[in-house]
Amino acid sequence: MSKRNAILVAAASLFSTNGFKGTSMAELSRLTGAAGGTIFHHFKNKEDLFLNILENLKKVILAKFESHLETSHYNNGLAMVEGVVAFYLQLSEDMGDQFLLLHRHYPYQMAVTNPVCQQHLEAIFDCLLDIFEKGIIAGQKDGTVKSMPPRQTAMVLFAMADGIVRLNTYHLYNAGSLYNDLMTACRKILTTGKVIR
Amino acid sequence: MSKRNAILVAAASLFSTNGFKGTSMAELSRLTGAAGGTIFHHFKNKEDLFLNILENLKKVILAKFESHLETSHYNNGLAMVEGVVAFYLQLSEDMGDQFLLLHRHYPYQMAVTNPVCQQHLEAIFDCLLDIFEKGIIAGQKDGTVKSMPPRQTAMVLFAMADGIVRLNTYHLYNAGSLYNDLMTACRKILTTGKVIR
DNA sequence: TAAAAAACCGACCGGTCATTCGGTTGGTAT
DNA sequence: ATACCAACCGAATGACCGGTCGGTTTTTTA
Repeated sequence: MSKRNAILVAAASLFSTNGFKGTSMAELSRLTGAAGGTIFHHFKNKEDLFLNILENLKKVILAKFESHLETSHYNNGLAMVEGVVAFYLQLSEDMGDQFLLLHRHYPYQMAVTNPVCQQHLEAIFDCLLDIFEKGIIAGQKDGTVKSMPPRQTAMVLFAMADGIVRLNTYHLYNAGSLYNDLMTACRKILTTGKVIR
Repeated sequence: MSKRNAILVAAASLFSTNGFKGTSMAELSRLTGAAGGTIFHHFKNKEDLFLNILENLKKVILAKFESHLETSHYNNGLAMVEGVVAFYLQLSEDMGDQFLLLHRHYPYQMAVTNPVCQQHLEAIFDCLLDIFEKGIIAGQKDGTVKSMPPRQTAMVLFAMADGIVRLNTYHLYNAGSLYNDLMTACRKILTTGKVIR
């Protein structure tokens, strides 16, 4: 593996577990065997390094969901939404380290002043919400999802799923045991209400 | 206001907006007019200062919910849960700064090694979940909430409400406009399912 | 194979960090 | 008046931080 890649991998882990300020270039240097100067040869500064990592993460997440949609074939819209929620939970477990980056506060703080950061984060959230919304709209067409504002409902579902993932991250409760309850809640939200006319 | 109090107030704001590592004692000294040594006279180190702030926050949140329950009288369990969710949203808006502290990652990281920190966080979450659960159980007794595991449902509802608050904090979407959708989802979750026998 | 470019090194820099410490102040009990 | 103590001060300290730079090695190009 090239030094540049080693730096990216190690830095992603450090940023996730220790935060931006909590990650020192010296530690990164130690961990990768790359000299201090080498890091700054590949990335112009710490923030630039972070943005590269965030961009990679964005690409990975988008690709994961794209391939998931390609390989999964749902019978109806409701099944699709439920499948995507389940996939989100599974992914957040498989990529625990990397998801932690998105559950920290500093990326969103950086996004306030850094438009590139803002773009990456928006791309990730838009992708997720679009998929949720797509399933809801499909469900409303085939009659498996009742009438409700698709985008807003997508946000509520996402907030719920992501909230469960966070409960897990905090180590305060075991969210894994909440899987069934989450899916039940999902279904109740989608299948209750007025029929689409 | 005593110097000690001034330090606590200013530090709470700094920790919330800049994080633990992002807050410097020098800046805190400048902001409060207290000399560097004075801060360390009142608090044995930075972490101790943070724990004092977290303890205060715990007391405030617990008191807010206690007084809310005392002054509000709900007709049934469902109304109680909905009222508490609404109150949580309102509170997170009114105390935006202080809630931000709980939405950062470092308190939960500190909790891993610091049992005092762990206790404060658990007390806050337990308090919130207990209230949700209490409403659900009451609703199941009076027939306004269907049959479902109370504790798990409380967690799902909390995850949903807190997820919406976070969406707002991230400035990516306006969660205020999701208020109605959240309350609708809440009601759907609680009022769908089997009747209690 | 020679020249150009890219990767890499590690000592070094100025600045900031949390924390310490010896000393001053102002109030309070004896 | 004296002794005491907690609140307060600010200069000093050593560790650490992100980032720079001149030079060496490795790879690519022609």
